[in-house]
Amino acid sequence: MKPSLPSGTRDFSPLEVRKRQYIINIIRHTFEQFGYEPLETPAMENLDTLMGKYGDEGDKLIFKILNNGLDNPDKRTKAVEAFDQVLSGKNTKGITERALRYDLTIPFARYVVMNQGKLTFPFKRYQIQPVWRADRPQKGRYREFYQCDADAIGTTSLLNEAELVQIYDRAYASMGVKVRILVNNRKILAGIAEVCGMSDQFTDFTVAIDKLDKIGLDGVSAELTAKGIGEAALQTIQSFLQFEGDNQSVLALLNEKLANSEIGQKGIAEVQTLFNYLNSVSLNNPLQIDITLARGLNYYTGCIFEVKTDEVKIGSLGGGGRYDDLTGTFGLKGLSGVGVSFGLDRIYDVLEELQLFPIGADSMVKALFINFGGDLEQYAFKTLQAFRAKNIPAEIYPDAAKIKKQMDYANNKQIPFVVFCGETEIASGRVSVKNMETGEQHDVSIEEAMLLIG
RNA sequence: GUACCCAUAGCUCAGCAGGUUAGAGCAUCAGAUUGUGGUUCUGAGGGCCGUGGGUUCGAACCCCAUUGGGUACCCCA
Repeated sequence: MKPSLPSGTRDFSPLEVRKRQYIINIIRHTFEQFGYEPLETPAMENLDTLMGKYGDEGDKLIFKILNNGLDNPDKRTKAVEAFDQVLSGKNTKGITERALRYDLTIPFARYVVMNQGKLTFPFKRYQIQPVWRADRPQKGRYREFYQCDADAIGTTSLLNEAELVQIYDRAYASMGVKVRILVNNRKILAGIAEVCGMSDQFTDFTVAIDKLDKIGLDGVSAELTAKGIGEAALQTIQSFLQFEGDNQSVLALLNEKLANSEIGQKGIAEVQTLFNYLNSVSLNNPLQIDITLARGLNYYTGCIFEVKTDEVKIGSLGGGGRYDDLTGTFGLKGLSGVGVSFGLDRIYDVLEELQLFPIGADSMVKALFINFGGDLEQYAFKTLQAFRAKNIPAEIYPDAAKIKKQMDYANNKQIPFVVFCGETEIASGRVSVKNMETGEQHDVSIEEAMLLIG
């Protein structure tokens, strides 16, 4: 059979894995610097845990796992009934009761509720694991991809928001990517919707204005009109969308226009507090208020974030925000959380395009011991142990193949040194070390060889 | 869920308006070089041209279906 991969999934070559680990290490390190602790949850969850948490669209994109034992003759009637239900669009435990993790936030909420007695709040965790979505794959979109999330739960303090902004700032600075960190607040959006008389269609409203940079002012206006917005309200929104100015003047404008919106005022105050906290720290990247920023997930209730770069044409490199009642659906009310996510795959693409990876195709292995077979093989194998004892990564070619083939192997793996232990070397108790880049070869003692290579 | 594009060697592709044994580069293997690589040269292996049907004297090429891949929209990271 011809081997193939399910669409939307990828293999990662040794070089790709090393590059991905480079990114992950920076993100992990940054999270840990701010007191976030690692958490891992299973690849699969009970379907109940996930359904209904991501909206109707999201539910459709959850990968469901078929139950085992459906072919059991005793359960045939039940299975057929259940399948009929599935065909009419209903999920039923008779066919599937487990699903692949769709994101890391809901499993995190589930974990918090299950372990509430053991956890110390505020609980700050980070999680770097793959998630799966039954989406149509396309550029920059996969069916299996990694999320790198950090969330703090059980604290309403805006200090968390401030630190999460710092986390973004430091992580991207460490990678050498210039970004803009965009901030908005769902309460401000609610306030705008309120003064425009669109509170009842809040979701439509946010979805439309979120597309500003994609479809332009006319496109947004058309979409809002289609949703039944009034002429006066449309003009109000347009005046917001067209406004340009620094953060403080945006806040001033909002303050004025949303003077009569209680919720809008709350949102403005939150953003103002966030900025006040960040006044005392220096950021590498600009933090900008963007009132068109809406974020798709409807569970956000406070500040929301998005990270963008202007250096590469690509979607957002991360996002996040505050959700007041994430654990409520699992029966634990009143826990507020806030978190951010890094888009590993897109970051990879950006670093690749900007050539910002400090690691190349060079091997981890420093030396290849040529295998001459027989007793000579034994001697090379023994000598090799001394290198590893000194923490010098080295390997011996496992077969007594032609020298050319062994050298080719070293070249292909970009191993910088080749060590010869042949008759003459054994006799003198020394080895020959060849630098594969310059071609120079030296007859040295084993100690000298290790100094040279390590 | 909707729309469009693509499918030929392990990989990237070529294949003139349907016409004899379907080609190239890279990769692989062997030799020039029996303990010294990256360059070069020579040679070899490798394809029912995604699958099934149709049109035709004749199909990699045209038509239909099917499967797989890609891209855009919806949505999203």
